Amino acid sequence: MKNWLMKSEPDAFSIDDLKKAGTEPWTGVRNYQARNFMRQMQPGDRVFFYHSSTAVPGIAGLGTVASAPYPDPTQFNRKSHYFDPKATREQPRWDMVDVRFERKFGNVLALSTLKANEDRLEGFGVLQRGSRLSVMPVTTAQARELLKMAEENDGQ
DNA sequence: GCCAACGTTGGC
DNA sequence: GCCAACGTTGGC
Repeated sequence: MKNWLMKSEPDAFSIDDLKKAGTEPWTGVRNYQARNFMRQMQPGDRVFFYHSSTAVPGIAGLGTVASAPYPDPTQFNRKSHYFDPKATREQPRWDMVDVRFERKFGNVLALSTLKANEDRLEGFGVLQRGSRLSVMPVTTAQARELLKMAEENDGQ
């Protein structure tokens, strides 16, 4: 099982929205590096759900990859904001997975907390300079620390 | 709203 | 292939 971090702006789609939806198709990723990571995903992989562009950015909870990668249908939809005129059904450009809600942290594991514990998270993507990727791999060691930090952060 | 960092586009 | 211009991301 691999671990991943996926970003979302909570104004657009939050951990609460994922909880309500149960499972959500993760449409709209239009960055090749992020797409390539999604292509490596397998059902059962763990997802750290990150809230970006918000008052308290950070990891809000956990999800699970709930499908194999498949073509993002919004790339074919002229009316979609994510329409890509260069994509065809024969040769899709953009892939995605479904993500299922797992649990919401009691408290958001804030970016400021992650930064304060940088020594426990060597090489963690979110803390790398200039990192803007919306989908990133998380190592097993980082995942273990993040889960521990989430527990500490929730006062357990 | 600002701005640094980065990706993409397109002229040459 | 270079690189300026432009667009986007995302913290602050």
